[in-house]
This record gives sequence, C-alpha cells and structure tokens, in this order.
Amino acid sequence: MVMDEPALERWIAKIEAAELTCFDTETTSLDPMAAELVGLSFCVEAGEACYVPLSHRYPGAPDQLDREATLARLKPWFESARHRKVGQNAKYDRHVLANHGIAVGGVVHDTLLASYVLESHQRHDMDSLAMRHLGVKTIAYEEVAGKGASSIAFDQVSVETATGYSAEDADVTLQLHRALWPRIEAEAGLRHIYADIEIPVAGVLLAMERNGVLIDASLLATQGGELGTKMLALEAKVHELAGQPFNLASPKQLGEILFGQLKLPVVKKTPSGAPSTDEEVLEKLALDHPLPKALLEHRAMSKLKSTYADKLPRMVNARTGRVHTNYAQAVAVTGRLSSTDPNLQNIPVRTAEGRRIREAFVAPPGSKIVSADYSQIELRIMAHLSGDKGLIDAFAAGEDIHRHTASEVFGVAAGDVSSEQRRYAKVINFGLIYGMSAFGLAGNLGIERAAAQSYMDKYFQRYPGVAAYMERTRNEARERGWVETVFGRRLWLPDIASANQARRQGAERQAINAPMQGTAADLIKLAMIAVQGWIESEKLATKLVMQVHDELVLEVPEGELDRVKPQVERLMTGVAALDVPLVVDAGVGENWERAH
DNA sequence: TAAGTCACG
DNA sequence: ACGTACGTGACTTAT
Repeated sequence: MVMDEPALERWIAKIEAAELTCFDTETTSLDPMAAELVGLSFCVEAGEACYVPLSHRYPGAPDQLDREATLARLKPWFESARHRKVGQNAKYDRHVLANHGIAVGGVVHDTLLASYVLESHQRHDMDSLAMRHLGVKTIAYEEVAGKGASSIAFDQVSVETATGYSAEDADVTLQLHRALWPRIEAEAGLRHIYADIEIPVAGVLLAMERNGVLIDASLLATQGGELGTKMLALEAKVHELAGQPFNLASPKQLGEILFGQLKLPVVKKTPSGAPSTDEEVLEKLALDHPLPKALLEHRAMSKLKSTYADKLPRMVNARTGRVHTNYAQAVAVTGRLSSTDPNLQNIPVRTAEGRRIREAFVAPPGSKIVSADYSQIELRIMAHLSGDKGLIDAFAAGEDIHRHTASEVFGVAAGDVSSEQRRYAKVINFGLIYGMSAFGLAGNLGIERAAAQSYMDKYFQRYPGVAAYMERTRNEARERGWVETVFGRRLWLPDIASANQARRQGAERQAINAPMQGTAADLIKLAMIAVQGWIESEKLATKLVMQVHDELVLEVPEGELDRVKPQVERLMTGVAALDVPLVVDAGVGENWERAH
C-alpha cells in the first residue's frame, strides 16, 4: 500500500528499471469515457505488487497521495514507449488515464488479447484466466464492491480491501502474461495475429472510441415523434382487429390473440415450445388475416424508435457532445469485433425507414463522412482459400459474381441471367459462406429440398475447387480440432467430435464459415492499423469513427478529402495480396446514409 | 435472468 | 428420427 512520496518513489524506481511492468487501474465507473481514477496498481515481479490509493472517499478514509500530483509524476513513465507495459484489457485503463490527460504508450502485451488469440472460444475475464492457467482463485470484483443495487463504487471500498484486490490483479496479470506469451511466441501464425494485428489494433480502437461520432439528436427526436404517432395508429388498428386491447410487445399475449382468439394456425414453435410469432410466421399469417401485417409494421416502428431514435441521443457524452461506442476485441470467436453501449454495428440499412436513422450520423460543419467498404469480401476469400479457378477468374475479370454463379448453375449465358436467377444465386452464395445444407437453402428460397439439392450439386460441379475445399476443411477440422485464417488466426471447434449429431454438424458449419469470416476480420484490422498509422504520420485531422465488419467510416475535413478518400481505398485494397483482387467501394456525404 | 424478437455483416 | 446457414447486441416481457 503506497501512502506517501518516499514509497511512491521506491516503486517508480522499480518500474523505471523493469523490463516489463504490469499496471491496472481502479475507477468509479465501467463506462470508460466517464471513469475516474480511484487507484493504481503495479507489479514487476511475480508475487510482489503495490496499490496506490488516490481518491478513496468514505468516512474515516486515510490521507492518500494527491491524485493530480501523483499522475503528473507518473506521466512521463506512462507515456514512454520505452517503458514496456502489460495489462488485462489495457484499452480500458488507457481510456481512464486519457481521461486524466495521459496518453499511455508502450503497451506491448495484453493478457485479454493473448487469451483470445490462443483460445477465442473460452472466457477471458481475469478470474477465469487465473483459474485456468495458474490454478489460482482470485478475489472477485463482487467480493469487494458487491453487486446489483447494493453494490458500492470502488472509491467507497476501504483502502485495505482495495489493496488486496488490486495488487493481486496486477500480480496475477503479470503471471498470466508469463504463462500465455510463450505459447503464442512459439507459433509463428499466432504470434503474427497477436503482435501485428491484435496489439496494434487495440490502440486504433482506443482512438476510434475516443473520437466518437457526431449525432444529430434533433433529427432523431423528430423521427421518434413521427414513429410514435404511426405506432399509436397501428396499435389502435391492431386492437380493433383483435376485438380487444392487449400489449403488442408481449409475444405471449399476441399468441393468445392469434392462435386462441383468431384460431390462426401455429406455423412453428419457439425453442421453449410456445407458438412462435416471429417475422417469418407473421408474414405467412398475413396472407389470411390483416392483423399480422399491421403488427409487423408496428414492430418495425417500435424497434426503430426504442433502439435507435430514442436511445442514441441519450448516449451522447455530455463532455464531448458525441457518441462513444465500446469495441469489444475478445468477444466474437471468429476474430470479428463487436460493438456495445451503443452497438453501432447494427444501425438499420435494409429498409427505407430504417436508413433514415443513418441520416443522423453526421459530420461537423466543414467536414464530411467517408464510408469505405470491401466488396464481396467473404466470397473473395472463399475463392482465395479454395483456389477454385472459375471463381478466381470471375473475380479477376471484375464480373458480377452473383450473375456469374447464376450463369453457371442455371446454364445460361451471363447476359441472359434473369433477375430471379441472380437472386437465387445470391442466396446460394451466402449459403455457401455459412456452410449451408440443402434443407437450409430450401427454407431460405422457399423451394423444395430436392430442388435446393440439385442447385447445390450443380454449383459444386461447376466450382469443383470449392467442393474440394469444403471437404478438406471439414476433414482438417475433425483431425486437428481447429481451423485457421489466411493470416494464422486459430479457431477451435470443441464440438467437432461431439457424439451429438446436431452439435457436430453445427461445428462443421462453423469450420466452413470461420476461416472466411475470420480472414475478413484480419484484413479489416490490418487496414485499420494502416489507415490510422497513415493519419497519424501525416498529422491529419481526419478521424476514424466506426468499423462495421467490412466497412470503415471516417470523419474528414473538406480540405483533406482529396487525399483521404483515395488513400483509404489504396490502403484497404493493398493490405494483403490474395489470389483475387480486393475491391473497395467508397462514398462521401454529409451523413452516413449519403456516404453510401 | 431467460426468452423472444429483430437490428447488422 | 432429428435438426438444419455463420457471427453479434439491445429491447421488451415475464418470472
């Protein structure tokens, strides 16, 4: 427990001399942009760590080192790239220190990312890691701060309790690093993914999260009002059709109306056995009764209003006036990112009403939104991985790939492909990426299973390289228990040898899908590192503001547009040389919708 | 907290 | 006979 300046100086001497230091922060909030520092812990040697309480506030709390003075003293060490650091999810701690004006440098390791690279399908929280890799049961956060309504903020925790907890975290994190890093270092592919992709991209995500994105809250308020009015009318109409009022948002009450009152047929059941009222079911029922259609419209409006129009303005940070999402780097097993609080990776786009939400993602005066997305990225990766000549040639020639597939599967000249044939081919192509079955394809196209099977047979006849690749991938997954991306990301499939057929087949579909989805994730992460590196080296005011799996969104001052747009395209397409060209479509607009 | 539903790539 | 396309996160109801 570091309570005075001499003790602090003794620890500063240790961390300045150390080859690698683990550090951890304790804070007032889980929201990284709002969190304030309560204390710091450090560890340079297993079994020996310190806690520096800075702003514990409770009746009888001891005098602590002055927070701002201590941070000023530590700032050069934190900002130095020469002083190498490790953390557990250091992106969070870097946010906290950035909130106090410190730009942490030299974070060369992160145990969250190490665990993710080694076994993305496992849990990566520190308590789980400590148990799994060290056989140690650590003090849980809940044990010191409680949980739920009765929990207390960390600054209310006694400095004694906090010291045991926080110093242990720093110690255990360093020990975890020593257990995990050698396993990564020993495998060239894993080392590449960790050192050249995950560690650097964490810094890019930190910058993007802090950049935030500007939202036109008044536009969303207008839209929310309009949606509310439409919902009221639809609700009245549905109640009228039902002959009684009920809660439209309750699947249980809706089921009683549809299947009890109106005696409409049960199309399918939910996993728990209740009659389903999902979109597919309501579309079917809509052929026989007007109520389901009105309800579908109500659901669409309700989703837009509550999840987007009403919620996004509430997520605007009071200090910055912008929305700051959190990108989770160790959640999706395939290597993708996920986005939370708010999720900016599921903003509507498929319907005209939904797309209006995107009009509220704006650039400030004098700037524009640039959106750049990879075209058909996963199909291109399938062509590369399979080496299928027909597919590679089609991409090399810059052909419309769905038209090409339709021409092969239906045996007509590319120029004679009908729009329905192209639509079928598009569904087939998506299905391939997901490791589809004839059953799944049939359901999706609304055709007989035998017909779906014949399309698939035809496809694999025309693209034999793809058929061979899929077979090879399934076999490899069974033999090794894992598959990998082009760049060496390893994806484990614990269910691949399951005695349960459904689980095993599920794992086989994952084996097909994961290398494609995972390689796409690797590519865009490499592109993000290249783009952010270029922005910084050129000292541009352009900001990366969002990533949506195959798309990067930037906020670009008008004076930088002529340089940024073509260079982002170049960096994204040039990030790797696959056996097919990478193609990027980029657009500019005053908002996200117009940039598409 | 689970279940159902629906938004995205 | 069974189950059936991959990966996510948020909101609402019900318990």
